[in-house]
Amino acid sequence: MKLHQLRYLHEVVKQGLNITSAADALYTSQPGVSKQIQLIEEELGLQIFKRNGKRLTGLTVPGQQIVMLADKVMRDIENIKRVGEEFSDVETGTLTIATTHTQARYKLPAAVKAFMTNYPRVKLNIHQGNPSQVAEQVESGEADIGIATESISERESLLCLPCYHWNRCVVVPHEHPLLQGGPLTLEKLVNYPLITYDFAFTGGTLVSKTFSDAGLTPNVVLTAIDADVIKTYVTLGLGVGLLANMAYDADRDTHLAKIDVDHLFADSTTYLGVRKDAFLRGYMYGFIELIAPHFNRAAVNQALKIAD
Amino acid sequence: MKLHQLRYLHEVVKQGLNITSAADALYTSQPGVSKQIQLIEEELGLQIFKRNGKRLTGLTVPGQQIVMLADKVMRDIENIKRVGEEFSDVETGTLTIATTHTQARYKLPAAVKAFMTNYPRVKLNIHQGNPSQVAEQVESGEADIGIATESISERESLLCLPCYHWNRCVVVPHEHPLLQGGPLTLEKLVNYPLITYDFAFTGGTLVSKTFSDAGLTPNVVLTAIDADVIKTYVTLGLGVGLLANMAYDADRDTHLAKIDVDHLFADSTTYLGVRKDAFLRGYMYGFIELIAPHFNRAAVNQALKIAD
DNA sequence: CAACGTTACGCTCTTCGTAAAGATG
DNA sequence: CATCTTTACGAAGAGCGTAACGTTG
Repeated sequence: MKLHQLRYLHEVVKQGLNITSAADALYTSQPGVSKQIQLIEEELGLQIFKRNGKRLTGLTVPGQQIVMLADKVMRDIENIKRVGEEFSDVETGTLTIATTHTQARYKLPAAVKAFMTNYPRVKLNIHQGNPSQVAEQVESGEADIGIATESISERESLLCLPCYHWNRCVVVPHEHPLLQGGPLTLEKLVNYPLITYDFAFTGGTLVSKTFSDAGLTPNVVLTAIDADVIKTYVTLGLGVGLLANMAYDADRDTHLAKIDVDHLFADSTTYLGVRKDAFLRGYMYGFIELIAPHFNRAAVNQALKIAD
Repeated sequence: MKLHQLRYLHEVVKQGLNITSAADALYTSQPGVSKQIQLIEEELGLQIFKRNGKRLTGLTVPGQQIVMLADKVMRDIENIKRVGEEFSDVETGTLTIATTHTQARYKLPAAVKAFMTNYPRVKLNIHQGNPSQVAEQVESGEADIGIATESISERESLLCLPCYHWNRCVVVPHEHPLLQGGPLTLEKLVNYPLITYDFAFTGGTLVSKTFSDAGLTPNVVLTAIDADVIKTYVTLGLGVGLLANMAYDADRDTHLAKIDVDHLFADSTTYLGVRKDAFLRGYMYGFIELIAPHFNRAAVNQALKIAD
């Protein structure tokens, strides 16, 4: 058995059982991939893929287990390489952060700036996506660290560290009726068209739960992944914006008024997630500490150990 | 990076940093191993081994982590092969049990006989050793299943399932003074030379703790790993035997008298241990169920899942 | 017939084993 | 000087890419 064969296997599955595109992704020839798949099936004495004639149509039962194990092997190989990089050249490498727009735009800039100063030779990537995409990227190893509020803390394979708490605010154009008539209530809010994050109402998240617990159905007219987009449409008078407190900038958003809603929604916690089985480079610990100063290297290691 | 290189690495460490004996163990040439070690060190850009000139004297800090990960990879490769064997030929394979003499001699025979009938094409090995050797063999993958009372349940990497409870008995020659004068007490027992298992007094096990809690020091004159050896010396009048209840056979041990000591020592539990990260062959589930009927395949899988 | 997978074949690069040389204690 | 590791080199083998062929929908 060869590591190459496991890598090929992984890529074929990842590419939706398409050998040709797997070969492309691996920068090698298609017959080579085909051959190696055959060889490993022969060595193991079973079919990993279900086939219809020559087409791959699915994974067999043992195939599923083998692919799972192959993935595990490849993550560990990845970890070995990282150990190598870590010790041969401590300050060089790549850090990929997966996060949501709000975090990337309003919370990370300070940490990123400090990080780039501290580790000038580390290449930094920021992947943006909705919370479940963030979690998936960390799980699959595409990203080293994920930062998000929803869903990341539900993944078994991830260690999640609480970073900070935050709440939401409502933004409206100046002279909007909601600015008068005393404190805002959920009942008042549902009378107006709502513009908010597109994932705020998927899968029983805190916002949707708050409304439904109160027996109310908000009128969500527009959703976006992006606080700036939401604010833009609010400015155009298309509705009332509901977004993270930190996304309102009094200096810049002069054409919008902010209404606190801390009393309507419970605080949310933003988590930072890493794979439990990943080897963390020194600078990754550095980044984590920049975002969540209470998690220094020792604290993270302890959490990893306990979670293991 | 090649799987071969990781295997070589593992074996060199296992052979006490001796490349020559590693090469022997791997049935390959010594320069080949040497070369591959160099290659992987070069690829990772660091030294895995500390060297004094040409001699290997230890592992570097990154080396330790790399060896750890390499071991993990090799276990998963092993699991992949097992999946292959399991599905290509369900009833063929090897089962290696590590256990103590007492279990092998008095508890396993029934299960082993049934197993060999149910799975005639599976080759069965029984490794004997003291409880910590049993645990080590399972941890290292030399044995698939370990059965022992002490120490096996303390290993982090093993899943331990309780099999059955048992207690001890004292055996003496007929007409021994202990047979008269009412129920046996610890105080009486320490007046006589004691012959028992060699691991019964290592590392705070139940027997030694019972004596020390009572403020007594038994006079252990002879220890053995083997109940039959203990009984032999008791027959010779060299002392009083303390051994597992099941090791006394009224039909065969006619020259020895048995005294129950259930009231002196707490029950012990015999555990069955498997690696948490091992893929279990179908017949392994079968063997487990033969020994511990309450652990059928589903129950074991559930325990593995929870432990994970 | 377009997309995809397999077979065939020659080329290159890697690995392995033997033999010999260099270090270590 | 016995043990152990590294270097050197020729032979065997494995993987890769191109080209051609066979299937599937």
